Amino acid sequence: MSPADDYSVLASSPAAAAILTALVTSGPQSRVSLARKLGLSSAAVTKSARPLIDAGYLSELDATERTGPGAGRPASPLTVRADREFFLGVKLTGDELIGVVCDLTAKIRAVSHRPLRSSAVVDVLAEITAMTGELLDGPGNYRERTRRLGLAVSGDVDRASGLVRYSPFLRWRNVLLGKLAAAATGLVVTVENDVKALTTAEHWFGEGAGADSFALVTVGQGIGCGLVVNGRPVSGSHGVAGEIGHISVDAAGPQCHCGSRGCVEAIAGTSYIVAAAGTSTIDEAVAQARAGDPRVTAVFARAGEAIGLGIAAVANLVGPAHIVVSGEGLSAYDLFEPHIRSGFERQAFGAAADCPLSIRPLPFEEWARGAAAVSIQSRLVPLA
Amino acid sequence: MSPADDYSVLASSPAAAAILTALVTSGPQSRVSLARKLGLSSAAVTKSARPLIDAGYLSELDATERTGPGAGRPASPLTVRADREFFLGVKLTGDELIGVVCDLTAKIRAVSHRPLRSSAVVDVLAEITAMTGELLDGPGNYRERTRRLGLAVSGDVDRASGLVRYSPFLRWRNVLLGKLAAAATGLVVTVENDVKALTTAEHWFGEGAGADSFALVTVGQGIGCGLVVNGRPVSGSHGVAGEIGHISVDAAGPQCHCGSRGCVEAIAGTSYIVAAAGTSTIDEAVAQARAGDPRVTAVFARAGEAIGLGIAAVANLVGPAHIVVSGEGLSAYDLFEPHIRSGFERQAFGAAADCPLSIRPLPFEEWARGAAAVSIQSRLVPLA
DNA sequence: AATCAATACTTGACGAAGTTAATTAATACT
DNA sequence: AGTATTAATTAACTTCGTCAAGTATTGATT
Repeated sequence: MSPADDYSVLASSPAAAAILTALVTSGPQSRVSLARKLGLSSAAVTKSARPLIDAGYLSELDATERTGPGAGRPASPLTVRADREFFLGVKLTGDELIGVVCDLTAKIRAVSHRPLRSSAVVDVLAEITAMTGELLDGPGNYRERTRRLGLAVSGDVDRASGLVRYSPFLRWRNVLLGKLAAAATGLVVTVENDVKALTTAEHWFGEGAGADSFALVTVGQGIGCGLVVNGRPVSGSHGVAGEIGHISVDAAGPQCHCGSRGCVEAIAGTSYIVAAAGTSTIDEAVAQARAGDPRVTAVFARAGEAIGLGIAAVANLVGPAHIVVSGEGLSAYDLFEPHIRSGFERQAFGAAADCPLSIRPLPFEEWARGAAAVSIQSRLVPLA
Repeated sequence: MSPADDYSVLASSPAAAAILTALVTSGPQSRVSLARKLGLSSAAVTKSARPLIDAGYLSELDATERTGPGAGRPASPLTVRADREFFLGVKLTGDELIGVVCDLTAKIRAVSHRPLRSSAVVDVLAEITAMTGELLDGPGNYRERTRRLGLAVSGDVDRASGLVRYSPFLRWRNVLLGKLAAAATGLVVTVENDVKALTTAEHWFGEGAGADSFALVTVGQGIGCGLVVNGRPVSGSHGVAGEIGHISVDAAGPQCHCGSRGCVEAIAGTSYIVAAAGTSTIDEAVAQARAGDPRVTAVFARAGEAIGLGIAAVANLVGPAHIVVSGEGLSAYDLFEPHIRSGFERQAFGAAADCPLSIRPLPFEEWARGAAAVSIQSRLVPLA
């Protein structure tokens, strides 16, 4: 049976999608444990899993490790055949495309970078098309098992319609990127905000896997935050959510471009750090701080503290099960980390301080992987 | 058919519960509009509604107003028979019980107050039992149509088990209030944190009705916040959520009892206001401010600003569709209101400033109504 | 070795809860 | 009166699950 023949098995039943999702996010498991986790009977799992096995999405693992107390038939856990289907993910920045091929478990199989000379829509589309062609027809023979492409763009994006309402770095307004890219590449395209995409990736495949609630904080030019609450991403009724950068933490703090003062972003955003350090680039500021310049070190310390206070606000308000901090700004990880923790620990209220905080710089390809993760998700959960 | 005979009709199908819930929260509607709203076929609505009509929970309204563009059969909207079933709600404070009888639409039908001389568990249970007896057997003949009681308690409460883990004002620890009250009154009892209960009431029956996300901020001794995101209440993975009172808004602000400084609560909590005003009670501080004392007026202004900044943090992070501000502290409504708004408007980022903000003191009985609302909810949505 | 208990999985009959399509009902417009 | 239009109902069917019974594979006990 050719891979393309039974593309619809996943939608064949709600349970099928739920089973595949659980296996993708929580790893190999027996049918019985899936049944418990999903609130189904084991009979339902057996029935729904069969077409997935037939279609090559699942396979049975050898029952190597015993599960129960000793006796009983050993389980033969189901596992996802990661290479059954591949997904493309592309992150668009103002001057570069980063593209990846991921398998069903969001593992990166191939990477590609490509400079953007122009941010005109037609030029970007041409580069996207060239990049997808290069990735799909390069080594690995991905094309025949790849039907979907995820695009991650910073700014105001409507995932449902694939519309980029506004993207400052690309200087785009109201670009129907989803339809355009679908027409250009022949793939099923999902478009998502980059921070949300990264949040999805971490929530499904990273440290937040399986958690009911989760927060991802990105540090860079801006300070952003993706939120998952009650297992679902938070979008904000008026289109605004996760604006941790514009929480005020210091009434006497510096003026922020948003008009207020003391915002986290006005203390810890890259350009504000550069201004406070009195250097011309962030790399210079980092170098001076690493060289031990106490004035510049203090700038990073204050920035880290402010981020920590912002994170504490998230923890106090929504109480996520896990928080991950990352972003290109975290290349200066060592300068930030202790101060982020101290700010967080000081301000986190009661049990909110128990929330595990992972602070780590994610490689740049992770953003593209986030785009692929959204694409995988759209495949497994057609709605939502 | 006696009311007690078909208590199970609501659980007869998921659709039945959904229909009743939609009618309770969104008012009378035709079957067709219910079908659209719930994502069902109109046939399903017809089928599921019939047992509800037979059992007296629903009735058809006369088709007075035309719905469509002109032609077509007029709709006969379904409506809830509010007096089909009644619910008790009791709010427990350190020194008083406030009890109400509500109908299915959470309208208050009867009210009762009762001082608490002792906060010993047995004494409180005795007072609850006496109060429910008084309300049910008083005028209105509520007893035969009432089976449920909601209790609202401040502090750490586990709704599922009816356990009060810790309640500072009552000085309780690990009291199985749900089971005890059920045994004492013979009613089905739900126990919920008071802020969450009030949030539920506003989300289902108040200004947040039908909204996908919603926030309620309470101002008083503490500053609390109940959150609803994606249609579901936020509880916090580590048991902490909505702690708006411990967001830091002023790095140089006063010391808070939580150990940090500049928390909203350390600026706007009742006892901190009293301390800053240099009076011995909050009423005295209010009186001095109303008399025009500029120093005390400034204390209230600063408090209002701090609350506004905290609310802006909520709006920036989760983007609720609507925010309601209330609480016993708002008896000094006039002193707070403009400053809450100015703080909010200054700090709300972009479209977050569009979030409608209702600032109004809710009467004390609303807290008890919140408890009743939780009880109604538990009747309509057996799970969750 | 034979049996038993425990656990995992499979199978088929059944039932709950929805769907679609056709029908009936009630109105406005011509 | 006739027709278009919308609302509600009905009946046949589909889907997706459960349940109960049976099979499979192991460790422990006789």
